[in-house]
Amino acid sequence: MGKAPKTIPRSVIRRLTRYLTEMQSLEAGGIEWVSSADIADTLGLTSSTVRQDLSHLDFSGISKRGYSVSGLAEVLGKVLGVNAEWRMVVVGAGHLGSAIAMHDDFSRRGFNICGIFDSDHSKVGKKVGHLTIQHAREIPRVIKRHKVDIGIVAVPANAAQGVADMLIVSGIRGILNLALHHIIAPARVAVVDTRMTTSIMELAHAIKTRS
Amino acid sequence: MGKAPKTIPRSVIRRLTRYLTEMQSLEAGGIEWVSSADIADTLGLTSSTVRQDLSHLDFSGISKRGYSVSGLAEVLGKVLGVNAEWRMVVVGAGHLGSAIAMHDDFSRRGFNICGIFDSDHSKVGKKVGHLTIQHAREIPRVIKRHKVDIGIVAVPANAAQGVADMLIVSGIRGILNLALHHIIAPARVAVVDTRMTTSIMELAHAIKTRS
DNA sequence: TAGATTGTTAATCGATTAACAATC
DNA sequence: TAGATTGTTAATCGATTAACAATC
Repeated sequence: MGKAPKTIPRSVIRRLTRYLTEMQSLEAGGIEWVSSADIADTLGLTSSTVRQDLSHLDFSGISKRGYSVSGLAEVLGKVLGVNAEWRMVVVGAGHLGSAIAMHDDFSRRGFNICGIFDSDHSKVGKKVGHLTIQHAREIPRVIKRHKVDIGIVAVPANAAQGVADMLIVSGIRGILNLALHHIIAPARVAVVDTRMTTSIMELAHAIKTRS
Repeated sequence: MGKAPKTIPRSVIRRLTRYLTEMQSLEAGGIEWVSSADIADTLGLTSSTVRQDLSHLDFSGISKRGYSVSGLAEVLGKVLGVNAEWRMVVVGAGHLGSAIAMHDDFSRRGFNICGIFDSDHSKVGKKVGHLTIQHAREIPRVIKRHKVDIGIVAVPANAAQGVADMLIVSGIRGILNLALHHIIAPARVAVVDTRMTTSIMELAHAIKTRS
């Protein structure tokens, strides 16, 4: 029957992604069992947090042995949706956008990039890995045609919302926002931000405070 | 005299970085005053959160007018340490590391990249922008000589801790970790993580759950 | 068996939101 | 002045940690 599929808090989901990559690396190393204390140590958490987090899953550990690495990897993959294949496009073919399009960490995990766009005509037609840069006006056509799930926004701050709107009207389901600007989207579209520039500022503050 | 310099929670610091970039963009647009409600709307927060956050600063708004954009920008910059000049190096000259080294968002804000390293001999000597890729074994020398503050780790997961250790023994003060692996560092070294791959997984989950 | 480790409940801690008097 | 907006206190909400009985 399985456990009631209650919604899992976002704070927990974020750690689940880390548990998954950890399980995959343990699996590659031939480790079969892992305890909550092991996971906590490697990831800088407490064992209590780990057990609390894993209790959201329809999966049980075994007293005295811990959790099956492969079992946990599978359940985590299923919950996170990482077992599926996802289609993504990158908008913005600058340094960062191009690097992402070539980043093989993604495709290796089922996140396939099937298009890269820029509004700069001089870039259109150039190659980024095996992809050809297309003009931003092609976004709606490509998204609909290839049923693209995720759009990665890697454009200057002032262009971010415009690009997002284009993605949204074309039927995108999720946006990874790398731009230095908040994106407003309807509830049916998921948005996740990652900004290196704000992280660097956070780091600057931490350093300043520490010494 | 100013307000007692109590330590500001990390959750607040993270939003302060966003307020700062917002202030800079308003300033560029010639806007002089902004209310907590304005800020909240643009950034997807509540005005209550914004006021609560700003109350940590030694800076006051004015009833009926709001906050001075330039005043707030200055105070935020000072608190975050963004008014200073910072020296950074990038470790890992793959697609991502190279893109970061060329990313002008950083240098424009006083975060100056003064070196890029790789352990692959075939990459050493090649140019990335105006920088020349150096061998990873040069890290300690460069960090000490140029008093580098921040190291950006953009290497494969299994190399991350090794690179971090090198940075740490060389006297680095902060690490931005882009690798898919937790970094363990002594308390005097600040570590901030940003991982696109885990963000993408979080997004996959959000999409799956939403529909 | 004895002891290690889970799963879960309860306690603590921290962060966000609501509310409103003060004030410009 | 009247009304908009701050600054702050108190209430709520959520996340983390502690503790321990259950169990393999």
